[in-house]
Amino acid sequence: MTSGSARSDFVKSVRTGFSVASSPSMGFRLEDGRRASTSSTTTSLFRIASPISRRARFMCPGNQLIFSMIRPARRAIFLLASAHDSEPRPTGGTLLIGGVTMSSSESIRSMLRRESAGGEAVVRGWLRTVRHGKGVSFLDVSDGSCMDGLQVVASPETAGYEEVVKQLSTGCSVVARGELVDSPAKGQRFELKARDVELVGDAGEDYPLQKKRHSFEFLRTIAHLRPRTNTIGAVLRVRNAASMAIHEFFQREEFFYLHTPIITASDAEGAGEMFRVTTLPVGDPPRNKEGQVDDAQDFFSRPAYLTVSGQLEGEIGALAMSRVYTFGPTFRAENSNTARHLAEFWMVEPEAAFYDLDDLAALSERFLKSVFKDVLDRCEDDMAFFEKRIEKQAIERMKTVIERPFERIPYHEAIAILEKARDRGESFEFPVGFGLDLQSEHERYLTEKHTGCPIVVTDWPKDIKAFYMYRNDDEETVAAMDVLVGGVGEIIGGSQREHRADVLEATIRAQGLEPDDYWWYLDLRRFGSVPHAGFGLGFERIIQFITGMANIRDVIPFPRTPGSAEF
RNA sequence: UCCCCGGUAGCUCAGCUGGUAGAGCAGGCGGCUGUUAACCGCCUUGUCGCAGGUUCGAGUCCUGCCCGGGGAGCCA
Repeated sequence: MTSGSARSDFVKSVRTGFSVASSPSMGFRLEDGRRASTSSTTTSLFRIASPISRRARFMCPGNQLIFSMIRPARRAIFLLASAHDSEPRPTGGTLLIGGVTMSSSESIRSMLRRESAGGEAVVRGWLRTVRHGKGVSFLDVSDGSCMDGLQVVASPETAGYEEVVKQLSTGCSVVARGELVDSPAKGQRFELKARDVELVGDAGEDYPLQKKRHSFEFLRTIAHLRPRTNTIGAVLRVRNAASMAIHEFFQREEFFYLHTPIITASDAEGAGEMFRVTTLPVGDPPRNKEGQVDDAQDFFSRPAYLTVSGQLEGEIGALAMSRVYTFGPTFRAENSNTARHLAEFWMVEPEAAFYDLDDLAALSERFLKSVFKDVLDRCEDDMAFFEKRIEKQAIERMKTVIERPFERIPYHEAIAILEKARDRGESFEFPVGFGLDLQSEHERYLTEKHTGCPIVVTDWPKDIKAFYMYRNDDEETVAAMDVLVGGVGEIIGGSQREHRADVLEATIRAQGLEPDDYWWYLDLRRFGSVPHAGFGLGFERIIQFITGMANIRDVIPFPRTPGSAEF
């Protein structure tokens, strides 16, 4: 076993994305005892997919040093270096350790978080802008890992300066190697003093993205390139962070991630128009004696659709696993053309057994606070960008949700508050009264002017809510809740579910639905039924709230809307 | 689906009550510069969304269609 401080320091400096090449062949052993070897004829590259952690170990069979790390449930990840050279040395753009050449694919995010300048760095990415001067060129390179790019400074001493650097333009992909140094100018902490710059992929003068502001409408027409912009890049990083925050929240609360179906045979979910899924020939489908399309010959022997909600299946999960959540794509074939609707979007739907409406309201409060806090913590730069360029209130209104306790108000009280406000002269465009749904203006009045904190409106009139919601004793309301927040209004909708078979069946009939279509849903109420509750939220709506992006098409990488499914 | 608004250079837009097209940016050339949406000078670029119509003449007026945006409904 080789140890020594030089080597330890080296290991510490290895970050996410490092890769290592060995040449010629080397045999080695992984930490778990398996044998592996590099090719004897070609240089082998091993990419490190996560930072070397405390789990990293050294082993030294023969004169080869192996840093290995096993990630749980993933393939082994390892670094090689030979043992006879204790100090990594920079040579011509690569780190050489013994007979092993090493090149970094450290992300810019990671580079900018180094404690101090100095040391080799390799940046791989796409040029945002290029500024040529006499005897010096500045390349703004972005690799998407964070808001900031890395400024690469090239000069006549840089290999490839005349042939490569001078020809670079916005959009080119490059690899630049050199030393990470403190920047003498304002605008960035570090910069890369380039020893050599390599053009990987050229971008012509017709590259659509320019170093100026583009309209979001235009960017939607080039959705294959828009992730390279500041705004969409930040959106995608926030989406990623929010996704992880959601999973982490539910895992912490002991909810199981349940995979509900994308294709459903039930057309009776009642949450909107559905997309038909069929393998029948569109132009000439088989027909029955009556001349109707013969669904019995279709793939599923019956009509099938894309799901509009995982809730009903979520209830199946909750009534076995106690607590589950879904987080997956959802489809609505509504012809709605607004900044808040997509034909394909992602929905989060927790469902919990032995939960009543109070439990659910408390869960939604913990949920929003946790997700927003995580995103604020992990996407500081991105959020600063949104606050500065997109929506001044972006951070502030998230903090309001995080810091203020949610207030619970029954629907009838909310109506009374609104009526009183109206009588005092508050002007509402839409009418207020018991039995009427709350419009966006009403929701915003309650949360912004009345309390200034998030509000959970509970116990809604049964006639404006869905059949599966728990009928309250007053026979007039159901145990439904809407969570309202400043800026956008409703952000979460949920309910305690009707778990009494007779009440549920009566409601299904009363709403003109066919109980046979819900046979398994009703069965759940016949076999070990328990009170349970759940809510749903549109993931993109949450991202809109977080980022302040006005149009939902700009918070999803590939928006699907009526008449639009390019990319 | 309904109601409004829009579609002019690669991008962002201007073009008054009809007289046959302009700016900034991008691109090219030159200059200057440790620059950072760099700057300065010169230069290039258009089936004015598509199809009809009115008119001596249409980017401009009328009709239809297509596309985009905003609002409404529906909802997440």
